[in-house]
Amino acid sequence: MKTEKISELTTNRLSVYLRCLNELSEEGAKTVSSGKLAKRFHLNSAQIRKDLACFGEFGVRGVGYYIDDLREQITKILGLDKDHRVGIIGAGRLGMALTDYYGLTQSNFEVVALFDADKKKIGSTIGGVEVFDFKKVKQVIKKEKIDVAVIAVPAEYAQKVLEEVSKAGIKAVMNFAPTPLQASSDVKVKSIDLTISLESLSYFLAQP
Amino acid sequence: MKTEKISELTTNRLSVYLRCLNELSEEGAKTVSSGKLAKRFHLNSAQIRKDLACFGEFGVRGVGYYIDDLREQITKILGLDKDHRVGIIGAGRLGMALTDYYGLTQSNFEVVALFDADKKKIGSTIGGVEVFDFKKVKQVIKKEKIDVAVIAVPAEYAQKVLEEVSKAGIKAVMNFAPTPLQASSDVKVKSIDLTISLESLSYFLAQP
DNA sequence: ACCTGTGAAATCGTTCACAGCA
DNA sequence: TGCTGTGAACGATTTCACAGGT
Repeated sequence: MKTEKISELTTNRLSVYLRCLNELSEEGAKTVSSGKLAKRFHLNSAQIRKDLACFGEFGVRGVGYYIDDLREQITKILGLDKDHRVGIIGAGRLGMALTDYYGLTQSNFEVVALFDADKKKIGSTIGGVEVFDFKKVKQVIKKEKIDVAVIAVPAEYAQKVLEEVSKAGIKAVMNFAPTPLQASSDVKVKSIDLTISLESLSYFLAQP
Repeated sequence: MKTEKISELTTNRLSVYLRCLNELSEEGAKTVSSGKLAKRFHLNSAQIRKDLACFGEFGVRGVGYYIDDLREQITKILGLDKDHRVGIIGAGRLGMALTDYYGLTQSNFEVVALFDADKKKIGSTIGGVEVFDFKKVKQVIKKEKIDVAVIAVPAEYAQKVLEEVSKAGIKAVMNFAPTPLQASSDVKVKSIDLTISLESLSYFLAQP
């Protein structure tokens, strides 16, 4: 068991392992070895063992891992045994699509509020979720106990939005605006930049 | 000038540099040093120089880089001097949102077709883009000269979709389905996995 | 025989520090 | 003096390889 800082690469992979285990569990398997997991899901077995070893000794030598037990452990490690309440800032197409996306997915993330500055949108509901005035973001976050914010506004407003939700006590933010954001160190920002991804594909296509 | 393989991290940063240069250019600046760029956009100056050095010697000692010249160079390197035609598979909320997103963004990526298996959707248009029967994906890709595919279908269909578009000659794929995909080595797949990102935020929130 | 957990080695990426040019 | 381009140092991550447990 490592006590060092856990890399984000490791936590990302934990998500992947959990998915793999869910699949195996549905097939009725009881145990699995890191080698089998690696082969089937195209991972590296040493890496699986190392990642898991950061959090404890979950395996049994000669046997492997008990699937349901390991699922439970990873669920706890990732904090997926607790529900999260999500607020999406920006009720444009992307915000709406994300609202629906998480509405459909059965997960422990629930979208409970949308925010926008556009008077025409405020008060309407999308997939059962109300659109609030962004000016009221702080009070709604408190009232609805929102703990995850999703930024789906144009790039030029993103930093301002981040500052407002931070002031309201949000510690976890997912950013879709194509711009880097400055956050204080106790706020975690994950950025998903579609432009960078597309341009990276373009680079690949441009190679001779 | 390096002749080694270029890391994806480098090409991703090239996108970022290009954005920064566009911003500076709009402000009327003519030249910029790696140090200035680094300070202003919170990057590392040595890394900027190293990244650029992979592709040539674009700078002038004692001066820095000529902004418009460097913009042109990076544009060429990333293949952004050529237009790309995008087909989105899956005309659900996400596919629709992405269609609009790229429709609004003025870029060299144009969404020219949507695909779905749902008879009710086939034939309709979203933001001026027609929804085609997925069975016709190969012929539409050829006819419309589509070179980038976006997978926005449920996870269980994603691998099948990838195989079909690969057969149609697509070499660049952006995948939004929360599942890893197997592609032949001449096809570039970029996956954006919202579930992994959210679960990683959940891990952060779960830390004491 | 099989499999975990883990040091050691290899690989990959970032940052430093400076020679050399304008 | 100011700045680039780059070898060298450093740090992070992945993979190997094997001791040790079942």
